[in-house]
Amino acid sequence: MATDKKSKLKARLPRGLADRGPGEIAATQAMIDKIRAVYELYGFEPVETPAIEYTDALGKFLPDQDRPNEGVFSFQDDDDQWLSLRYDLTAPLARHVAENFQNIALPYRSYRFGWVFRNEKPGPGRFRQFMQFDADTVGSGSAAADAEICMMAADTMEALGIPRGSYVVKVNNRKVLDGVLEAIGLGGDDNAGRRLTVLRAIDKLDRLGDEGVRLLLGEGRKDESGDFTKGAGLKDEQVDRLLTSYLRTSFRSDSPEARQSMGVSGAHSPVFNFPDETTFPDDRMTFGFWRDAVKGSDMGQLGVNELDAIAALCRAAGYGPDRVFFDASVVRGLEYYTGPVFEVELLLDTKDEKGRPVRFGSVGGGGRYDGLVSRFRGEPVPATGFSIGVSRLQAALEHLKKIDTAPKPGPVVVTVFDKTRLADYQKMVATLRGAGIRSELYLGNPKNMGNQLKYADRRKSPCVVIQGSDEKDNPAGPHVIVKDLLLGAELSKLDKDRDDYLQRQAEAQALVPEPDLVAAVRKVLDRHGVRWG
RNA sequence: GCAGCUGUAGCUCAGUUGGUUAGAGCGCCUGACUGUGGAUCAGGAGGUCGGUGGUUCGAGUCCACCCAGCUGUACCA
Repeated sequence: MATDKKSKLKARLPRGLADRGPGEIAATQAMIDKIRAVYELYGFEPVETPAIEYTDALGKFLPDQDRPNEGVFSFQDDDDQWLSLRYDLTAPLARHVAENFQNIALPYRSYRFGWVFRNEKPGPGRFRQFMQFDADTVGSGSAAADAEICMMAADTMEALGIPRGSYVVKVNNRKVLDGVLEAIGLGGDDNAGRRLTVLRAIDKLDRLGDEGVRLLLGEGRKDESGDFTKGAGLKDEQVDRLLTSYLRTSFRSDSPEARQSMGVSGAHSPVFNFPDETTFPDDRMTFGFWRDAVKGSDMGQLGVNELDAIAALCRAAGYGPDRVFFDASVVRGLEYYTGPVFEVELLLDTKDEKGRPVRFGSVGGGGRYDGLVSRFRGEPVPATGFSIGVSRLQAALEHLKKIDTAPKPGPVVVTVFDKTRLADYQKMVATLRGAGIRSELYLGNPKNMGNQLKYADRRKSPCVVIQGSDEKDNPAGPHVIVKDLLLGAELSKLDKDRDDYLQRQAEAQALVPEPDLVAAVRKVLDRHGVRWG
């Protein structure tokens, strides 16, 4: 091993990956518990699959020669078969269901959480390893399955402490989008590429606004760095139809300028919602617009009918448009969704340290994927599901200070006053642990008391135990000092000179007979309400 | 991938039109107050100025290329 300075190894974390400390781990655990409780309530049961699958089971990417790790992390087994780290939890579930089809009672409701991996550029709240919490209903094509997913998503957000109105579950239907494109003359195989471009442009509505989308649908758009993105090249008339007859129904959490650009005040518009309004669009009105927009496309009509059914079920169950909102601009992944698609967005305004607005994007999404299990079975197996991006949501909640990541109190530290009496101190630790009190023996160099207290302080220990010869040889029998570090910190704040300071420190500690050790420590813990869990 | 910006001590940053031995704050380590966190005081360690080449008598500073990071954008199951 190289030990000279020149050749020492640089400790570094690959980008897009993160180490996590006790605060974050605890916060994640708390979120998982809350999400799980909601999913269980809806009748879902857990099932877990491994982080590695055969690459072909994951869906599209078969690694090609030049870029075997584009998007997914892939590698070859010793028999040359390609394996990949999973990039979501849905495809592995489809594999699991297909492989165990005989033993699973359909419709099958299941949930799971775990790390997934994507080999792409990281950003704020965006990692190359992140956690998803996923729920799926396999084997039901009913709109009720989709409606339940939407309602469950809403319930989950509220269980996580996000108040109603600060999130929205946005719903659209891939069939409607296809129908709209067909209606403006973009049907047929020869328009497939252009349809993709258009859908991608629509997906950016909430980020770029009407004008940005208009440019992307037409000639193209230049971003702030001067980079140019080629547009879909639609005719003005087609762009107008898309924007005014269809996209105007989309959810708007953006600026007043957006209202003006639409030529609508929005004050009590049936198809608009703005943050300062309490009125929401009427579903019949929205779907009326959409039926118009898909005129001539059977697929489109079918799509609107499906959404209508979902709406009816949600509204009947008391979930209004403030929770489940039908939004023309939701697109989601282009690969495998076949019908309704869902997306959960946080509506809270957030600013970074420099006061610039921060956009976390969607914190969850999903949809109907009727083709995913069928790939393995050759028979139709409808399925619908939803994933929460736990890592991104946690990043957002931390940023919003909705999650407490403050470190928990550390253990009680039993200090080593006399090196030759380690066994005695270890016994005190055992006694405390026997009483269920989190505690440890000081394991560093016990050359002086100052270092040990400094250590305990940094550990956020509520108190330390000290026993020197004065205490041990007390005429009334062996005693110990239990020193309250939290109280000591309080008392010493205002003092300046050392004698005064030491005087104050003495007030924060109690001399008690050794048999009363546990009781004295408990007293300190109770004083500060310390509970480690 | 494309574009813009940024790389100086563990961290946050200074560093003047290119000019001796590259600085500050915080942090860290040692010591004093001799059985107690903080404060104070006295010392100390720590940098091939992201890398490589070039221009120059002379480069942290100018040029080229490379690498890394940030931001935007593209892609995103």
